[in-house]
Amino acid sequence: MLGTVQKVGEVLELFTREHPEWGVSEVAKALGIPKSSAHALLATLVQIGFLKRTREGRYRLGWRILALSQVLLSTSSWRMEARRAMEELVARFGETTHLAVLECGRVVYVEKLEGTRAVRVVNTGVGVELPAHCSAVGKVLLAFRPWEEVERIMAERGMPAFTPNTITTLDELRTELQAVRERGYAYDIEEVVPELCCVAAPIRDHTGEVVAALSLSVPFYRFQQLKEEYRRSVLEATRQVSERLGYMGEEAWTRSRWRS
Amino acid sequence: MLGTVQKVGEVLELFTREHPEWGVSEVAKALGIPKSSAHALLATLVQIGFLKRTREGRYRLGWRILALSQVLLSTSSWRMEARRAMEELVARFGETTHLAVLECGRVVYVEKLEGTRAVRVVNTGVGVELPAHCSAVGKVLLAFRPWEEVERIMAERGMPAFTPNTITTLDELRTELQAVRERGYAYDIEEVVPELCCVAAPIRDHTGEVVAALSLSVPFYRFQQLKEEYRRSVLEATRQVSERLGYMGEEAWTRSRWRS
DNA sequence: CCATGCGTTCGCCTATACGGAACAGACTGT
DNA sequence: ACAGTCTGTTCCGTATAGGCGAACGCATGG
Repeated sequence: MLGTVQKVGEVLELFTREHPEWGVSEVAKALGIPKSSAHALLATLVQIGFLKRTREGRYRLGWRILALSQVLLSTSSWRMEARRAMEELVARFGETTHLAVLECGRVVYVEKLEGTRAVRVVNTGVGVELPAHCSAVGKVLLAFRPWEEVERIMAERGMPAFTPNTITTLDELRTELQAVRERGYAYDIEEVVPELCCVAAPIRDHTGEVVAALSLSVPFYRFQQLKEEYRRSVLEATRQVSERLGYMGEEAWTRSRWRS
Repeated sequence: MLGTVQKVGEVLELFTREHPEWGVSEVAKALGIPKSSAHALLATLVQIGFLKRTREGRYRLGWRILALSQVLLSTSSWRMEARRAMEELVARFGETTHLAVLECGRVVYVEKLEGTRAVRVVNTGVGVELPAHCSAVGKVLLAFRPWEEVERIMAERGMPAFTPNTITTLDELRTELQAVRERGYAYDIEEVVPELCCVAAPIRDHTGEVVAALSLSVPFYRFQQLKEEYRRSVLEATRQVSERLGYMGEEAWTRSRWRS
């Protein structure tokens, strides 16, 4: 709708971990707009605190972003509920757990609890974005979205292969998501990072909508032995959290759907 | 400059911990703009992932914010350096330490390390915004800014009293900041929260500019005994971090300034 | 059953942001 | 020392994009 605001989104999209600092000309080239337009845009973003000018006249993300993210994290009801279940999982297995959401085609970790074992998964943190087509949480979140949306997201973000196990075609993805939807959980067996496996299951709110996915991340060699137990525990945890959020359970939910 | 982008800043400012959810009409009233304009603005912000629509048609902050904050946190060089010094402080005293910056008149925690003692300061987290005119970090950060900027910030944000000790007038603040600038550190003796004291000192980068403030937060009853030692340790820590960032030290810096 | 609130849509009109060109300063390699 | 080429910044006319008010559909509730 509002073109100028969309530009804001595009500009901020440029600032990544790999390229955290940009100049006016660079931004202008990247977005295909005149330097003067880019200049006005960046200057205004500095004014509202989203960007910060370095002394050399270049631009970085501003700390205002942090303040906003704090408001976000402290006002999400289901995040607190999920945290309790995650603590129990960590206490039981000593493995790292994650909570993730899907928004605007991005899968983002919104909570993490690191495991307690000497060898554990540590490559992640709150706010980290990860691929939707191969991570366990990503597949869970996609599975409960309309297929057209999934197609659109894949068209936008692509399906890069990270390991030989990564799904890279839409056909494979469709059958995988179908399976995830029926089973109610998803695996990631070395599809994103070698030696790393995950199980994930959906968390639903009182309306039955999938609002987040909870996962357990385990090194490959340990995952093999206890795969079934990990799966059961994650499913149990997500069932508990969903119930606390007012979800009535699969049967009750489908029943009430029939009635309406 | 760009009016539309400024509106974005104003809108996002509305979403606070106390009032995290807004409707179109509410936003329109709060900003003094027509409903239709507010609608267009909110709809676009949803599109770029900064806001999220609830099922009831209201609006909340979107998870895109989190992804951006992650980029921000993982690309700040001096934050890593400061963290090491903070770890040493925690190891020594077992008290909570904070790292804060000033941007757009806001003081925001960008790093926190919780203490290890049974009774410790825990009321805070990364991204939390706090008052500039009474917190120790706030006073340090203000002290090294031009007085006109300080006046502007106070006019914008006000000087509310949180305890009987809070500074509430510009005159008091000016003399306090003058003292902080000369001493090179600031105290907060129950000025923000009763029973809570802090010492803070500035971190400078290679150009001599104050980029952040580091503080130690201690319960009042313990602070009394070791006040001097806390102060010395914080000053030592910030001196180390500043040096690692290429700061030449007060004397060298003023000397090089004379030459130019 | 009307009154009042909500979020949303439509289209006119003008304010506004776009974009080309020109400017000032910092490097760089002759 | 000096042209050449990068920066970031300023200016200003024009056309387009966004602000605005009115009308819409839908709840809710007295």
